Amino acid sequence: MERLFLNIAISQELYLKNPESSELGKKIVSQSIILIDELGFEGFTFKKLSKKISSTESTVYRYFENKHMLLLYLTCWYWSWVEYKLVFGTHNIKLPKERLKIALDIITKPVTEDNSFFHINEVLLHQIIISESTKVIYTKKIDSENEKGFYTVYKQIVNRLSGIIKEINPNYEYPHMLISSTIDGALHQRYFSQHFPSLIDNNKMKDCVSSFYTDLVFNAVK
Amino acid sequence: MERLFLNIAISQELYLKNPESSELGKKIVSQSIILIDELGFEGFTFKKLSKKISSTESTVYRYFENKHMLLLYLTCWYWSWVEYKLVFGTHNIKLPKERLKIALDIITKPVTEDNSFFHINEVLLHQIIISESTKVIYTKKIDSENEKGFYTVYKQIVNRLSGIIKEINPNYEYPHMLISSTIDGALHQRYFSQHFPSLIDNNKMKDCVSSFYTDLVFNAVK
DNA sequence: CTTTATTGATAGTATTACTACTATCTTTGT
DNA sequence: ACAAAGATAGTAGTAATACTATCAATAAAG
Repeated sequence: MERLFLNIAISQELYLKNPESSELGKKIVSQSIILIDELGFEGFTFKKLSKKISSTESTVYRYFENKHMLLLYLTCWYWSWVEYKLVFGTHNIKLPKERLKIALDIITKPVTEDNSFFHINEVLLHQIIISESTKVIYTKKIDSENEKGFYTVYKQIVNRLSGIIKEINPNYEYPHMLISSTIDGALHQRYFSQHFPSLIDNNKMKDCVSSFYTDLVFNAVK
Repeated sequence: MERLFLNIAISQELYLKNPESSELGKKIVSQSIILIDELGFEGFTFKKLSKKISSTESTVYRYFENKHMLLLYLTCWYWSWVEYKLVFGTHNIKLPKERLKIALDIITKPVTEDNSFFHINEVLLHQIIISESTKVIYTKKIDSENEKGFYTVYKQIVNRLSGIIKEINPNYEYPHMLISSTIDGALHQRYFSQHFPSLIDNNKMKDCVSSFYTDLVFNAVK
């Protein structure tokens, strides 16, 4: 993947001041990923972050309204990045089944390489999406934030993959639910594999999360 | 369902003083369900709860270490209740496919009736499990709490249903993952149906969450 | 009738989340 | 060359949260 092609645009309403616009802003984002991963979202505070980046709390507050908005920013960045990988990866592939397979790999396989685009560690960010991103969705703010379009990219991904499924089998009744439950389920199962190994049907030969969902989706669509 | 048969036992480590042991304790539990549903877990505090039950903060703290433990208590109660419904509902059913269908209905269908066992409103509790229960799992405390056995009932449910799947098809590779992703996915899809309706493939004729997962599971197991 | 358990009232602490104000540095117009 | 305007960073404070501790009042149990 070439840096040239990657242009991740994030809604301006997610931040007070664009963290991409200054070195300090980039540091806020990159170090917050490390710190959230280390402490968990509950233990993470702007005070601790500002200490880590040798700045002050109020400076961080100039970029993000609060830590919830920062996590939402990271989440949106992640899904934009996944959307980019989907567009790039399935481009020019004729057979819809082949395209579906590639797309499923992208959304279910673990992120192991940090391509070091910009300042964001994608491996750690993926870990945060696994462990913390539900906290962004499961809030009383969900409806107003949905109206503001913060979940547009996520929905776009679901619609993109649903489209492939409809190509394969136009009669399948639940394309959207199948995809969204696969995307979220894959993250959830990764968390389970880290903390409830007894609930994972491990097969040493292959990545079980990915092969479970591939099997599941292709069987459902038939 | 008869009250006689229902005996929900909750680990003693979940509370400081058993809320079942006093009227005040029961009030703490029943009113906390109403308040958490109303304010969301983030907005819920012991101060607000104590006001609601005309008591004091310190009294509530005598029953539960903190609000996290209270939510964990409610979660464990819920899964024990589901486990009970599973045992009761699948009892004496010979055909494994039939048993699976019944079990799937229990874990995927909405809870619409409050049977008024005890003091707990099951409809509201189900709503809390949908909207708030991920916050119990996605914590840095997960491993130590898992060691203490707080998730035993949940795992037992997964194992129970995996067992049925193995009866139907002993060669199916992912029984545990199929079940846990169905249980959690059904809750997740219910939340989506409330907040992201565009991602739900609605069919006015039937409950789509339930029929989606029934279709999915039976197709996977074949 | 006294011991014990339970609850209530009050106060206090540390941390968190956030705001208002001040200081400094840079840019720009004349 | 220099003051006004604007952007940015830092200091200090407040209100709420999440607890803890102490002690008095009351009720139940032996």
